[in-house]
Amino acid sequence: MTQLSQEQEEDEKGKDGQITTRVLPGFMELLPAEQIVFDGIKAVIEAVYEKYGFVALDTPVIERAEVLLAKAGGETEKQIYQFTKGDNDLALRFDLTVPLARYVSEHANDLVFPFRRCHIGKVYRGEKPQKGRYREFYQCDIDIIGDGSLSLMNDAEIPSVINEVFSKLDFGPFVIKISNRKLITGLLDSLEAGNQSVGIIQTIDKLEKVGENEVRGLLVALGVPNPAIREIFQFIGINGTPQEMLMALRNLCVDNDIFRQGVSELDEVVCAMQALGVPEDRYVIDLTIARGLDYYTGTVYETVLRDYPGLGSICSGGRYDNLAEKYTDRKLPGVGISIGLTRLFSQLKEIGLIKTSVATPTKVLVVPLVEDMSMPLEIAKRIREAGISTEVYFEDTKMKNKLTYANKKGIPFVVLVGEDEIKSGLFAVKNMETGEQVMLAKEAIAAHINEAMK
RNA sequence: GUGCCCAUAGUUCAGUGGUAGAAUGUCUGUUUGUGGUACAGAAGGUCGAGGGUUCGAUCCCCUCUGGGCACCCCA
Repeated sequence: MTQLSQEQEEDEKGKDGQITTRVLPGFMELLPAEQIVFDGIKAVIEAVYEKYGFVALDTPVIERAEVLLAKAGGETEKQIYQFTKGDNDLALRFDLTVPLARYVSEHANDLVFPFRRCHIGKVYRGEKPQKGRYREFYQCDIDIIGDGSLSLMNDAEIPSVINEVFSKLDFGPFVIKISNRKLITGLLDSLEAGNQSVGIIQTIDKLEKVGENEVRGLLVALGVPNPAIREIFQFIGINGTPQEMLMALRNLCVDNDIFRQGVSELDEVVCAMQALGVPEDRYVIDLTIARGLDYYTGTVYETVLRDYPGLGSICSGGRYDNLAEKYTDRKLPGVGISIGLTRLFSQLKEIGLIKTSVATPTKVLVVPLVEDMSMPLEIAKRIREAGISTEVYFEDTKMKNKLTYANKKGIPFVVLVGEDEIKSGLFAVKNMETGEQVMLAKEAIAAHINEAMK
């Protein structure tokens, strides 16, 4: 796609020779009213992250291609946007975790461990766009990175953060699914199916989507022997409260150290979650979540909205043993999650859970009805000095259009500045919602509006 | 990469082998310093591009382009 042919170039242009203005597929852009809601959600997420002590960092969108490709393979590698500029092989970041690995490796000597940071930023994937899949999208990540080791308590704190984020966002009831990857790894080891574990885990991950029979068939196709399949289904069939499930896992008598370690880790994490006050109806142990990504090694999380299970996981993550093995000899274990904000927003919008109201931060529109702008400007300055977002409608048009402007953008107050007002020193302050209008001296306007907005 | 759908006004969509309509949005008026409601009116389309069949194609056929969806994988 380096050169457009003459024909294609003409196709790109409209009938007036103008360049087509359609946004690229897979890229989301919003109208003002939507953007305000989007930014509000982003702000809630970031505020909760910071409340747990995560510092908000940013890294470049572009990295050296070798950095981003170091860990990638297969699908991931194909989806990385890559390009050259001069002699440099560059790429757009595919997620926020790989740049984190580079960042931590580079600055390891200057960081304080355990290192916790949050990162809300855009990432890029060159794949075919479809429902809920974007080429450019926001991820909202938190990660805690330890130097050499990292307490399991961090694994318990993550669900507490998730709980608080989605409680505050108020998209309805949700449930955090939690498991530990050592369970399935250990089980498969004990069944001597360890060499196929990646395929088996990915298959189990599909359980909810395709159903039990299909999964059984896929496992058979993978060449898993029947007794092993029976054990696997016995394992993932365990259900109940976290306590019941932990009991059942112990009773499974899987003779494998990794498995036993998984059970005790999960136990410890669940206990700590209780101490952190994560409500019992907000989380559940789900042995079928395994997270396809193979770099998770311990605790794993997925979060779903109870009323909209079809959206899939809206927040996923887990524990990984070594973040940056490709970049440093230091062992850096970590735990983290990511919220796919762009997907979440677009899907919530589709099911009508996103309610837009205003299309501007403006609270007051100063409407001059005279030619001399000095009084309108002075009034706007006074209101702004009180910290209230204010604009002045400068265009020479009819009164009706000026009020319509305020109306359409959802500006709640209008101050009319006409000859009568200037003469009397009392200005009409109109509440656009109620239609009420009061006459006030210019010094009193800001205080009145602040009072009315409470 | 594989498969399936779709393409008509700014938007969402009807529709017919004789070159098009609704809703909504936009603008104007009823209302020359008072918006939201109502009523009236206007603007807005080479019916995605190219070719074929036909007296005639927006409609039927082919190709291309663009878009959507599913698989794969993932947020």
